[in-house]
Formats: sequence, structure tokens, C-alpha cells
Amino acid sequence: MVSIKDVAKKANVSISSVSNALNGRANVSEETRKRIVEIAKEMNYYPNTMARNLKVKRTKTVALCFSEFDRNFYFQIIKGINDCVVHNGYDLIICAHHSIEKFLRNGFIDGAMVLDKNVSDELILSAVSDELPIVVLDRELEGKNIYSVVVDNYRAMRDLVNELIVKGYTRFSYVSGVEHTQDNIERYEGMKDTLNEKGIEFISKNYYHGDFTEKSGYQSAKLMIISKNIPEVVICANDNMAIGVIKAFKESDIRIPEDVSVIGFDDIELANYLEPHLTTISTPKYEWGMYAATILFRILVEHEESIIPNKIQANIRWRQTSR
Amino acid sequence: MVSIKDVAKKANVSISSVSNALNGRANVSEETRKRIVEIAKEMNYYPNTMARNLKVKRTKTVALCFSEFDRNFYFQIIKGINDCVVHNGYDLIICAHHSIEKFLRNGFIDGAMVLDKNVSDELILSAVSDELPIVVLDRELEGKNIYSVVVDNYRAMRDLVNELIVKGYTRFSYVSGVEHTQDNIERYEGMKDTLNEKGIEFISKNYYHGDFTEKSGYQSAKLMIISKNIPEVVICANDNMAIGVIKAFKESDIRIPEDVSVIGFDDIELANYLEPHLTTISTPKYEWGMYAATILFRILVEHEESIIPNKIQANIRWRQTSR
DNA sequence: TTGTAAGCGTTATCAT
DNA sequence: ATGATAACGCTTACAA
Repeated sequence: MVSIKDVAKKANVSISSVSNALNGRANVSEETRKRIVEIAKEMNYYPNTMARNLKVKRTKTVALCFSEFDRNFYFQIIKGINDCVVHNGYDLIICAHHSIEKFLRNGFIDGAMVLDKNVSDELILSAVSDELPIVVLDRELEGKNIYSVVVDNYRAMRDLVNELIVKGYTRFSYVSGVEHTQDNIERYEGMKDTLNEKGIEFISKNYYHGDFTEKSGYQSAKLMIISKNIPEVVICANDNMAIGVIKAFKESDIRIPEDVSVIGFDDIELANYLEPHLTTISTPKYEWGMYAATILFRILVEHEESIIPNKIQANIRWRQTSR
Repeated sequence: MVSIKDVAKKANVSISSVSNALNGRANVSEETRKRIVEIAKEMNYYPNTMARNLKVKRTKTVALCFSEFDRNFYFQIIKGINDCVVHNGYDLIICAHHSIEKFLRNGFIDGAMVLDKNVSDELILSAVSDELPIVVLDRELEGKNIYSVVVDNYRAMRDLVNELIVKGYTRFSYVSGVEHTQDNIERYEGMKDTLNEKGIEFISKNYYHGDFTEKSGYQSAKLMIISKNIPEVVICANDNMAIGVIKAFKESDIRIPEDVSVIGFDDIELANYLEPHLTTISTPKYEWGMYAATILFRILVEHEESIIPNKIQANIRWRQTSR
């Protein structure tokens, strides 16, 4: 690996002149600057980032902690993040939760985003600092230099249920995601509260325990069928479970939406390709990522303080699985 | 940021003792070792990776260059890569083509993988070295310390066409991907050569110019319909175009597979959810990534030389869009 | 305009 | 067993 020393030797100047020349500083004659640049290029010299970062404190790199490569739901979020990062002239590295400590602790990054449930709150709270603001997308977390950018599940669900009631639906079932997750709780509460307000009681036998997987949706619907407890509409805590629900109903020749409506949450790519197309709540993934990164840069480059991020608003996509 | 110096001061020892203690070296008494470890923990000390890497040459980090966050086809590949990297005790960073130079040039990584057409061959060839082996997944590239792990498109297509001929198909159409891409060329050649061998001439009016997008598949099928040139089977250079083709046929009430069969390539997630389920060629994505990373580690940790990677074999998934 | 030298946070060599 | 000290490759005051 060719170092600044090698370039200096070949150019017959001191290393500081090389540094100055290459960093476009004024204190070097145009003539030598040219020569140095040329020699550097011809020697294929690139400054060692680590050595540089050891000196200057800014690295112009931010990290995204992410490891759920199974769920392609996330990739539009990442795209949004990436576009914003590039636009700000920074570099993005994505690393899995296994590696995040390595990057969080050591001044290699100027800021971070977290989209990985495997990372504990404690880790985040212990890593965050004035020199390392963190934006989290997968939880709500309070603290100095920490910013949460999450979807407003509760409100989206309220909007949905209100509209369903207007359409005349009264008998609801709910297929839950993993019980203790914030997403699931907010989505469920949104539904329940709205029903209650409208004088519709939600009884617990219409609550089915899922875990966000297609399979758990399938099994929940099977249960409805066996127990002859088919509602007018089944609201699923996410699309994957809705897909499972639909599959089970289809197998029993229960028509959608004539016999029962099915509604998901997330608006994954599949939702619009299924037969029938899935009515769901669309979280604007690209904008979500973009906004999260924007928040980070408002701190990083604008040095804004006391930002309170807005929640991301999700919207209903009426399609064919509902009337 | 607390440094080794701070720990040394607080523990009343020299920095070398701290370093030795924390790195589990023998030349430090058990007693002081314990004290130092304790103090380090209580001070929340983590060694600065960059400073360390400046000294020792191994970073135990590899990079994946990737930026097509639009095509979720890729994510299982990344998962395979990530699992292998973690299994070897390394860290993975994923960075987009914009940033790759920064990491390729500066000794921050021990090795790299490339899955990004935006990276030029020249860049790869100029960055590769004994200290930085590179595995490419998206092209075939020759050179010292460069290894290509690609899918055997040609063979898969030969297998497919041979079986189709056995099934009695004789009238083929082909919807191409972006013309000059290796994937497209190999897939097309595989089809054409096999047909020729079996005495079936492939005429150019049955070749439709697509670009791997659903839309281009849709338009190609529209063209077939308008020109009343519907074959027995249309082979698409990827699944997305097959989806477009199917959509167009459906709109014209052309039945699949009764009137025409449609076959894709890739086996994206959608393929198995479409109605009818798409017959396609499945590239084992997880294994592909896993294998590519494995090659890298055979060089990195086993110091193997002169490895000639096998091509990844793809397999036909007979489903409902073909007879 | 140019060069010298200190320092960033480590590890490693060599005295002690 | 412990501690100075050089070195990694760079930036940056400061001196020349």
C-alpha cells in the first residue's frame, strides 16, 4: 500500500506538502501542487482513511445497523436512507447487529441509524453521545441525541377502523403479531379503542395470536373456520399474516371479499400481486428512510438541537380484499 | 471518548500494561489484569478500531459492495454472505458503489465482494491485491486474487429448453433482458443453441427486446398479441418480465398455460404467489452468497491459492404457467 | 512556499 | 511483571 511518504519521496518534497497539495490548501505553489497530484495519481496513492480519521474527528460516514435480510419489506427504507446519505456527501455502511459495537464505539462513524430489533436499548443508550447522534427507526427511545422516527400505527389503524365502520362493518377479528412488540400493541389498541368509541365491543375470542408470519395467519384463519366464527372483516397486524389468512379461506372456498374481508398492514410488494389484491395500510417506506436520515443530518451538519421528529403517517390502500 | 491512556492513568499502570491485559497476553500479573479489566469496563472503554488497525494489518472486516436496494431478488444472497462472514468471526460492511473506493483503497477491509454492476471492472482490477482479494458475484472477471462466483445461466437454460422440447414444445419466443448483459446473453445463447441442436430454428421475429422490467415484458406480450404471433411458450430472461407478459395475456383473455406457456428466470418471491404460479428457473440465492463468501475466506484464513470456483447451478421449478 | 515535528490511539519491541 | 518508546499514516501548527 503506497503511503504519503512514498509520494513525498518520489516528488522530492516533504510529506506535509503532499498533504497540503492533495487537500487543496493554499500554502503550496501551483507548480509543485500539479507535480504532486500527478505523481500521486500515477503511483495510485489514496490516503489511508484510518490514519486520517485518527487525526481529524469527522469521518463523513454514518452507519445503519440492520440484519433482517429476510424481510424485504425493509429495503425501500434502506434505499431512502442511502439516497439521503449520498445526497449529503456522506458514506453509508450497513452492518449487522453482531458488528455494530465495533463501529459504534470507536469514532469511525459520525452518526448512526438503527433498524434492528436485535440491538438492545442499553447498547444504543450507552453508545450515543454528542459526537454520535443516533436515529432509531424500529422503536421509540428517549434520550439526549437520540431521535425516533417511527410509523404512526395507532392513528393509521384508527383511520382504517373508522372507515370500515362507515362502510357498515361491525364484526371484527384481529390477528396479532408478536404480542409484546410495539407495532402490534399500537395496531391493536388503535383498532380496539376506535371500536369502543363507536360502541362496538371487541371480544377476546375474536383475537387470534399470530407472530407476523404467513403461517400463523393461516392457522388463525383455520381456527376461525373450524370454530365457525367467521367475522365480516379480519384485520391482520401485517400483510404476511393476511396472506396466510387468505390462503386458508381460499382452501375452504370462502370467498373474499364476498364472505369475509381481509386487511393487512405494511403494503409489501406482494400485496398488489396477490389475487385478490390485498387491502392494506401502506407505510411510505422510502420516505420513512429518507426522513430518518434527514433528521440525522439536521443534527450532523446543521447542528440543530431539540428536534422532535414527526411520526410517519401511513395510508390505507383500498384494494380487492375488502368491500 | 475514553482512551487507553485514561484507563492507564486510573489504574496507575502504563498503557502497555493496559494493552497487554486487555488483549490477554501473558506478561501481566493476574492481579493487575483483573484490576485493569474492571476499570476498563467501568470506564466504558473500548479500543479505537482505527488506531488499532493502523498498527496491526488485519481488520477482520470484509466489505460487500451493493446498492440495488430496489431488487429484493438480492437479499437472500446477502443473507448467505452475512451468515458466512459471521460464522468466520468477521464483520461485514455493506456499502454502495459511491463509497466503495473509500473502503477498497485504504486497508480498512481484508477482502471484498462485489454485487453491483455500477462498479467498473477497472476499479476492481486496480484495487485488488494480495492484501485485498475480491470475489465478484455479478460478472466474470479474470485476474490474480479475483474470483468470480456466478450462476450457470447457459446450462440452466439448456436444461430447460431440452425438457420443454421433450414435453413437445416447438414454437418458442424469447423476451430478452438488457441486451449486452452477460446474464441475458448466456440465457439467450443457452436457448438458441439447444433449439438449434434439436433442429429447431429460432427466428428473429420471435425475439423481443426487453430490459428486465415488468413493463418491458408487458409490452413484448402486447406486441405478440397485436402481431398475432403467439408462440407455444415464451421464455423470459427474468421473472419480472414474465409477470408483465402474463399480465398482458390475461388482459386479452389468453389463457395460461392452455393457450401459451410463460417461463421466467430467477425465482423471485412473487413467482410462487402469482396466479397462476410461475414456472421459472431458481437460482439458489442463499447458497450463492454463502459460497461466494466461503471462497473469500478460503483465501483469507486458509491462505488457499489457485481456487477455481464452481459455477452456481440453477434448477427448474415447474409450476402452473407451463404444461 | 516549504519543511519539521507533535500528536491521534493503538500495538510491539525492548529495557528494566 | 512492568514501562518507555517507536511505529502505523496522516494532519496541522509552527518554524524556516
